[in-house]
Amino acid sequence: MVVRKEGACELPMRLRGGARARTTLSDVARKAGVSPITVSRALREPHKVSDKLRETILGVVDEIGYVPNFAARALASRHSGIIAVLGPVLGSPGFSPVASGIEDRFQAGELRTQFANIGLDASEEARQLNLFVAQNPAGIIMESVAEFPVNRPLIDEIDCPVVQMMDTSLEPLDMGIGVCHRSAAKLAVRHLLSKGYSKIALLGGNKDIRSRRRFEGYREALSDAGLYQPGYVFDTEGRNSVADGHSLMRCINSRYPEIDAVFCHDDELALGALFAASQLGLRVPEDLGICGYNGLHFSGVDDPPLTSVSLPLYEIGFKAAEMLMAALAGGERKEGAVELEVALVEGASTRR
Amino acid sequence: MVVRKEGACELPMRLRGGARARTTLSDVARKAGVSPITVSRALREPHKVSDKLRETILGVVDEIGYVPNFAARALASRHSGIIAVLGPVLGSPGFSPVASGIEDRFQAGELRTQFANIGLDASEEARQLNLFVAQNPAGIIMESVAEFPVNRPLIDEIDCPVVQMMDTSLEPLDMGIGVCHRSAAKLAVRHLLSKGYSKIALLGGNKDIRSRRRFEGYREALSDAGLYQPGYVFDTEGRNSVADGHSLMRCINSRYPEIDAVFCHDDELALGALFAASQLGLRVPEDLGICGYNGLHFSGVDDPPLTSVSLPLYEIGFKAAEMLMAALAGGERKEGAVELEVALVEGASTRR
DNA sequence: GTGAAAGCGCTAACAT
DNA sequence: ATGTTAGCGCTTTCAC
Repeated sequence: MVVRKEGACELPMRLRGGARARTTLSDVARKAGVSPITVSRALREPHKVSDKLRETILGVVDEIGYVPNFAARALASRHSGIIAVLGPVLGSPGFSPVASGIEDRFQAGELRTQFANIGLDASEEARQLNLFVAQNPAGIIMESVAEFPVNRPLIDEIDCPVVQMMDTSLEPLDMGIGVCHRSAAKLAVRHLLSKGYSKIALLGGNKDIRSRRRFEGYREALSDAGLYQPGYVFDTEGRNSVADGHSLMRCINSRYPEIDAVFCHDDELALGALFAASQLGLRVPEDLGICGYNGLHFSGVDDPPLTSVSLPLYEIGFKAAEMLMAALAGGERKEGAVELEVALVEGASTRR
Repeated sequence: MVVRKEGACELPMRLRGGARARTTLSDVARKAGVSPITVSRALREPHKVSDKLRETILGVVDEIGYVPNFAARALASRHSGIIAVLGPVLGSPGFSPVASGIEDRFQAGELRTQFANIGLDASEEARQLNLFVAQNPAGIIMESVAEFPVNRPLIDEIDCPVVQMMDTSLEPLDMGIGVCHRSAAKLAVRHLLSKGYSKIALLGGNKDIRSRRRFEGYREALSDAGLYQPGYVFDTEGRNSVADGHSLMRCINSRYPEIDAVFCHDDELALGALFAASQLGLRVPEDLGICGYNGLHFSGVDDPPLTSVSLPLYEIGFKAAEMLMAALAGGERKEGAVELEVALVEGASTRR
């Protein structure tokens, strides 16, 4: 694995030569009349320094505005103090609560989180993993996009704790947390069936493991009812935005006007489908039932309010961070993946 | 400025002690039969190494999977190779094209970009600036939230190039690029006036400099026409989402039913207003004209398609990165800020 | 509880 | 074009 890229430009001139000298640990030490290592301890392990000395030292730190050099710290300690968070679509509304959960747990600690987008591409996942691992992260939290075989050797070699936020059908390599997307999808489809819908389409991608599991749940629930129709499965190419749901819904309506319900891979798609239905003159929920996924709230923009499968997204992030902290603290690790509950939240978009 | 926080937990046990040894530059050097510095050069300044040697070295690098240790590199070179990008709302749709522009320009270079959210808060801006500066970034690109006086002393002390993406009414501290939000807003309001709308509301925040400039443009254009009404200015508290636009529009309609047009601080707000109008039975553009800001595309979700002030967002990001590269290369710096053009793109939401 | 010595992996500056 | 030397700022290890 090489980091260098073909055609990479070299560092510009101005970067050569050092920057202005900054205040260092030694500056603080000199001013406080102690040795550098004591200052280092006062900052990182305050209880190992006497109260009096600590007070003096922190006073000097404030006074001269000392800020530690992370590069030096990382080099000396052999870990960067960074928790790498790798996810397929970091900016998406569905990931946002997960990120909040992670950040909230690490709040005020010495660990910094760094997020990286891997898209829906196992090779990008491998590239990013390599990059991070080379920097000795303190830990890794990742939302796997692929079944593991692809990057398994890579992950096996990592010597920091790894938490995978995942579908619980898979065995985590180190630690895992997630939900069972298959049964979550079944929940949704059975809800639609119970409301009397019978021609139920699936809207969404099939590029990552979670989508495929949802598809399986969808297919099983419909097959059980003798209603599965392969032609009713529609993949989006894009990022599952509102616009994607909108255009896909219009296309579905023109090709398969008999479809009476859609189960969407996420809430944004569902919202787009809702708007399209409104433009097409379809009444929701009478003519068309719509069920989303994730359990996001659109506070009134969705009219009628959307039914959705609510996922504990914040909790997944928070607990992932917690598991990582526990592993770092040397606690026992749970075997297998932690499975969290999902719930169907019925809005008016399927209430008939 | 202290990085330490009250109550910050100490590093967990498992982090103490080194990680497993990795392959280093010296490993490559030994195997290739050259000195470490030659390997270093082969990777960073390939033209300074003979073709033959370079080939051998890169072969070994590939073979043993060497990846540079960024911490060591940063410590030795006194710069982290990181371009810090600070923005108020990094995840927002409006910032997304800016980020793409920045990343596209740095593509395949040795510089890595690191994004940080500063919210709409000058003190958070200061905190993040301090953190980054302490790590010797190669350069900084920031979208200033405040007028500069607050953080001016801080920025003046920075010894790497700084590009501000900004409102061009301000003088950049180092380099600047942006648009004139005041005249952009005037453009929008005059367009609405030209279409015969006369009771024109403003929807959006007033928490950052760009919003305030837009307000000024709005006020000037309406004052010129003798139509300015302070009561028609509505601030959002939140993050200017579709939902905010939606609820604000409903509130406006109930309190000021006479309002016949809205100019929104961004396109998402405008989209929300459009949905609300539809729910309220207001015809767009006949009963209500709607003009957005930024020039994003909703590909059919907005029906009728929204009129918007189109900003060269991608170009701002790309050129900001370019200016930074030029400065790093030691080129001349332009005086003052680079001003880019904006354009009013007329959709059907004001076409009457 | 505090300190001295050594070195993390790399690059700048100066040879050759 | 390649090598030698020194040191970036901090933390680990071991001593006291």
